[in-house]
Amino acid sequence: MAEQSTRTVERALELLAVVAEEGEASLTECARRTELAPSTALRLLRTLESTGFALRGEDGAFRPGHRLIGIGAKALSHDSLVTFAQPSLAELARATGESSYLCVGTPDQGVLYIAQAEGSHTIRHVSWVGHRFPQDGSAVGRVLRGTLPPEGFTAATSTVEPEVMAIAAPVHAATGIVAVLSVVGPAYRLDQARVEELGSLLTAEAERVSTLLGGP
Amino acid sequence: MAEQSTRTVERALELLAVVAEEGEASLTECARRTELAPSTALRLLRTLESTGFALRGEDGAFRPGHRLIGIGAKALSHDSLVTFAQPSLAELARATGESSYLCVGTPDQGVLYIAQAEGSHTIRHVSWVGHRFPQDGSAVGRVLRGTLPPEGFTAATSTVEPEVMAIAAPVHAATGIVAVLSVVGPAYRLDQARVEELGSLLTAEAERVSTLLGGP
DNA sequence: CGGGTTGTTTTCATACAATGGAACCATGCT
DNA sequence: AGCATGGTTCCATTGTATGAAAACAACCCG
Repeated sequence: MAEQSTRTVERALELLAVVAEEGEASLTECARRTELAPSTALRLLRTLESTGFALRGEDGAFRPGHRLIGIGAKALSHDSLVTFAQPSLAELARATGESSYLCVGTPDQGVLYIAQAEGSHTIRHVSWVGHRFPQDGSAVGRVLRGTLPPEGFTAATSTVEPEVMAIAAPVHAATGIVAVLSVVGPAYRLDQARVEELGSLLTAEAERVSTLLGGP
Repeated sequence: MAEQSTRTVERALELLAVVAEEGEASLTECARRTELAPSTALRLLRTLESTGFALRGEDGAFRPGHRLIGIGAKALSHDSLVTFAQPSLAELARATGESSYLCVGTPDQGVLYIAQAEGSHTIRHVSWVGHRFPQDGSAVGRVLRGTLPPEGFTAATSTVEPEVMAIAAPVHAATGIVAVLSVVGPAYRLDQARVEELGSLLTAEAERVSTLLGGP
């Protein structure tokens, strides 16, 4: 059985992804990114608009529409993202003994901790879940800003609690960085060598989650 | 100008909405809800699947896929939901003098405060933004669980801080309740009469946001 | 067992609808 | 004015989305 799939829909979804990713995109940009003829892109985008999945501003730019946002909120407040990441969180906690976290960025440049797996050391980091911090010079903040060294992870002592150190790596979806995986523990236990070690475990798991989410 | 729109795409998006809303749906259920022939629905759903917007379990049920979740996370961590709600938050703060909040539910039954407008009273509630609490018997929790009296809002003294009272009303999108609007202030200022008053302001604004999001 | 019911899948002829080139506006820049 | 660049409309052509029908697969129950 040959891959039976409707081209029109594929293209429309591609456009939807572009709009969601950019947050705001002009017709020609959409057309360019999807390699569609402007006339075709326009017709499809108009369909997205009339169904409420996109909306068009006075300025002619396309943005995510109500339907999409509703669906997004639902998807996120459901299992979804956390479900995809939970196995990796657990594995990290198991393999390292330290607590691991999943974070997302927030509109106002904050960092939000949305899920966790507790480490096994008797001295371990607990309970950042549900809290939000400014990005500052934190490891997670650096990842969200996309400023990463070639190793694919970064480490820093906490800007919140001085004796705490965090190592962080990005989770990519098709639309770019959507979350951050992080291992957190007491600074005294995390010397240079140990950080390298945890870093590679972390990037491996982050890549696993990214793959689940359709990233690279 | 005649409704120039591509039917195929409309149908596919309709299916996407159904899958996102249900979280899990069989082929025939999708077909029934969209009034499509099973064969057509199947072909379209397969397209959603092959593009990563839906995924199909061993059991044959369709669920939200990686792409959709990635987009959802992005939409939420962008402006979007907050942008839609901000005017209402500001209006509530202005009209009541109390601080107003926008919250969403989280996978583990928590309540997450994602945006705020500060009240004008010198004694006012500040800084729940970015925090997460259990649903417990809180007003917001009750709204998320969908247990609402006919008035369309509910009030309760905080389970976190005893002297604090919260009034909450649901924000509906096409997919159901996606967020909660809440006004929070010191209990001593919020007697029965005042609660009624704020409640109707709140439901009015909640409905306004709901309309923006394609709700009823 | 066998015959009903319900859900899923494939096939295929046909009508219809998606396509994109070309031409047409509307800008803005030199 | 002259030239870009972005947006829009039109329309003949072709390709493709469509859905009835039929085959297939699980069931449940007398």
